[in-house]
Amino acid sequence: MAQDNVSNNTIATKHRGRRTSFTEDHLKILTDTFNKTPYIGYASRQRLALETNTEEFTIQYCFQNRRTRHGFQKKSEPEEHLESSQNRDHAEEKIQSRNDRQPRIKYTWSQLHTLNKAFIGNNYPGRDSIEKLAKEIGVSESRVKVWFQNHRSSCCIQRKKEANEGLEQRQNQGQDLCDESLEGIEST
DNA sequence: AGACTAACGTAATCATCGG
DNA sequence: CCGATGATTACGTTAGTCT
Repeated sequence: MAQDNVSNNTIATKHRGRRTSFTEDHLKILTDTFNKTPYIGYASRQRLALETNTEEFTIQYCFQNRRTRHGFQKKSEPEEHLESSQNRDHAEEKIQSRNDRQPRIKYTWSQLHTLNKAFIGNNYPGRDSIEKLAKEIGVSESRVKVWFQNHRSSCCIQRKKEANEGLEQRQNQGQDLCDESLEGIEST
């Protein structure tokens, strides 16, 4: 479902670059850490990235995928149905990891200007573009990825909002204008 | 207090790599 | 070729900052 838009929209995903292949030692470090704490904060991600000679975002993918594949916190299952003692521990870890978030960036006007310009050109930048942008504005690639994620999302919400407002206006104005106003909604 | 938005969560899926 | 799993997405939530 989520992928419908994506496949229509982008070629960027066709160029995912090389996938990381962890050595046995690194895999052991990751597995041990995951078994102890499936939810880790920013500091731990950075430390693990250093230890395994990868990027902080790679560690994030690794833990995200493991949580999903180990059946952590399935939406369909209420928490009390999971193994209780383990689950309580993970809840604490989750809170702990939340308290250890990456510090929030305050983008400058010129950084935002650069990001917006790039976004207008391409909503789904590939690796090279992300790398270039990150260098240009002086933040990490993962922050650029997150900015694009959030920006796509907020643009989508904005469009829906505008479409709804247009609909309300039309309803207020009466039914006769039906055909013309439809075009207006689609162009915004 | 509420709006805005960076950071982060899950679930679904794509794509690459090794057997 | 196929299974395992790293990488990416949409969408929802949490929390910091500003007005």
